[in-house]
Amino acid sequence: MAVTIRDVARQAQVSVSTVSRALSAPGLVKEATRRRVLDVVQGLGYQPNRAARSLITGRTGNLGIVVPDLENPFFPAVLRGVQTRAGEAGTSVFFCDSREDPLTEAELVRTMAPQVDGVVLCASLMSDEQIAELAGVTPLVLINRIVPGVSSVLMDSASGMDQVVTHLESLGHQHYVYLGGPAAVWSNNRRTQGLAGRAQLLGSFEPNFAGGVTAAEQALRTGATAFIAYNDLMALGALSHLAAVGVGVPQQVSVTGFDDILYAAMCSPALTTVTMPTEEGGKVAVDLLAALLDGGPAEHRELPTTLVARASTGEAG
Amino acid sequence: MAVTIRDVARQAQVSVSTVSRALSAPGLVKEATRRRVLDVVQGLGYQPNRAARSLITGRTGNLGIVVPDLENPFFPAVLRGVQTRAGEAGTSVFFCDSREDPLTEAELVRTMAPQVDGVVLCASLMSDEQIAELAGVTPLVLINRIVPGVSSVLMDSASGMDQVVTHLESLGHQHYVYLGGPAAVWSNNRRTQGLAGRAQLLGSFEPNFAGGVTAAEQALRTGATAFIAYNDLMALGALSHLAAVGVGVPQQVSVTGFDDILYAAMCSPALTTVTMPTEEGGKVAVDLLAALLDGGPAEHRELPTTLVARASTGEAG
DNA sequence: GTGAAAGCGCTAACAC
DNA sequence: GTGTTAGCGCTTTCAC
Repeated sequence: MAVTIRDVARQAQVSVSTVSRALSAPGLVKEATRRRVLDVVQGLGYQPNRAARSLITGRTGNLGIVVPDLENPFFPAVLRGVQTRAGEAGTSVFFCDSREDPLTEAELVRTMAPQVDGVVLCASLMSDEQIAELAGVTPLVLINRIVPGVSSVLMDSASGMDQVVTHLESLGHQHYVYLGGPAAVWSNNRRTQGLAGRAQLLGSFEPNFAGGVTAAEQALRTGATAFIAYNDLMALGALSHLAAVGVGVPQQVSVTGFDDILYAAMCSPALTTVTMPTEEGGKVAVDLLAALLDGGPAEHRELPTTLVARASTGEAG
Repeated sequence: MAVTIRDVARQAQVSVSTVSRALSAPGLVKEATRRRVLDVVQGLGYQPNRAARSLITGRTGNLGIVVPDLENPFFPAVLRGVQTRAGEAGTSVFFCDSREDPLTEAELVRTMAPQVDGVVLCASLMSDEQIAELAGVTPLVLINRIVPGVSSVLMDSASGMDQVVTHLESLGHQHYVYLGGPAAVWSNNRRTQGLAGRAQLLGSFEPNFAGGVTAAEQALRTGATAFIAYNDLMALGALSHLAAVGVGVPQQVSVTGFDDILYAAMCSPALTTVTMPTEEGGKVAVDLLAALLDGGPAEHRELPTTLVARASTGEAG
């Protein structure tokens, strides 16, 4: 087996507790002793056994994150933030993809719980009650979801949606249609609120490319001059359908997305959309989790979103 | 604290060792006893403490995976496969994104090593020597990379590239240019081999959208009628540049990608590309890792790839 | 087939 | 400031 704390203690001529303290409570040992211990640690390449440490402290040094769909680039972006911040703290990250299924989500959180100190739950599809219950099983932080009594970080999509509509208004549009995501999705309701009744609602479609195609098909029949999609994936689907049926974007119809995923800038016409503070959101979530683990109360943070006007929107025809 | 093995033992009227055996070596206890124990386990909701178990067995029940870029949809697709197969075995997955940096990659593997039973390394950018050395630190399985003595699963991109060229030939093209990925990338060399000298080489570009834009700019000067990109992200960049400068695809220039990421089918014109067995690759990697942990030798598997002809290729102009 | 007991490597009282 | 010691929850000899 590898080198243990006892090996270090022997070679540094101190007791095991001193080694332990030198490593995890540096203030409690004399500077000179600490130095000597650390030298030996370095020399031997000693790495504390995490299992042994966990067994006593009850902490694992791990954290979990559950996302609905890894293939929606929005979530990898959030993951980056989580990984970055967690890495700084020496924490490892378990990830899971729930495939947009609330039951799977709950199961994954429960499975992870014993081997992590807490879980970050991204755009959860569960009910408030289910989430509240899980928050009792393990420390929990939500991203883009609010449940009373549970820590959360919200990217302000209501404001983002407001910016979208204002942008379209400034271009002279008067008749918009909202290509809605699944009715049961919390973010969808939030975005609908941001519309404040200023758009005709169409819904509920799958929040992906195929859903966007279907939605655009229906939206064309409304005679609206602007399509506001629930997210970028749907907007891309809409763009594809409009191209297929020969409707000019933005000459005949303007299209907007939401999230500003990598591909929003890559498609043609480039998509007007709302930038989400994804990486920042991931980092803040980790911070909130840390605060929770330190015994703090549940907290809520809100992060701003920004409209990015690109080529898919233009003057009303 | 939670319910321990002792609680189960007491209530089932057996010793802790019997409980332990009933759970991890069912063959060693009488059927009746085993039943009784399992009933109590169920009733109490007992879950063995993984830290305690690890401390003795030396196994963590975890596995790690390192990918170069989570935002390239190719990798989330592989992750899905890994997660699926690992989940079936009750194994949790740590993920890490190396941001296309070989040093980070090595560091991540070393960091993970103590808390996982093995690591899956995706499209590694490290040298053969570095990889071989890491394989000594922890059980290792490579995806899309071959290093002697190290287990690996390869998606056969040489054959894929061959299919691409054959397809272009059948459309009457005679002058192709290859928009190459980074020269140091193993997969890039592999794909170049698949070209077998039948295309003019241009390189080395960043394997992303921006790289594709730059590459297309240069490729236009060659007068070639078909652009073969290292991967889909580059192909999308090329498509974007061609649209920007008013070059018709596929009327004037045909474009092909590689990987068949989600967006390959979504862009317009839809991209002709090569489908990679991503999810399957992830699953096989987990299997190889399991075999390794069971004391088996390093193994190598090869998975087939298939050309998907879409709208971005057509008859030579 | 089952039980008793010895640790796995570490931290946290508790003494000094 | 530092050392001694008692476990954390589990698996695994070794007896019976």
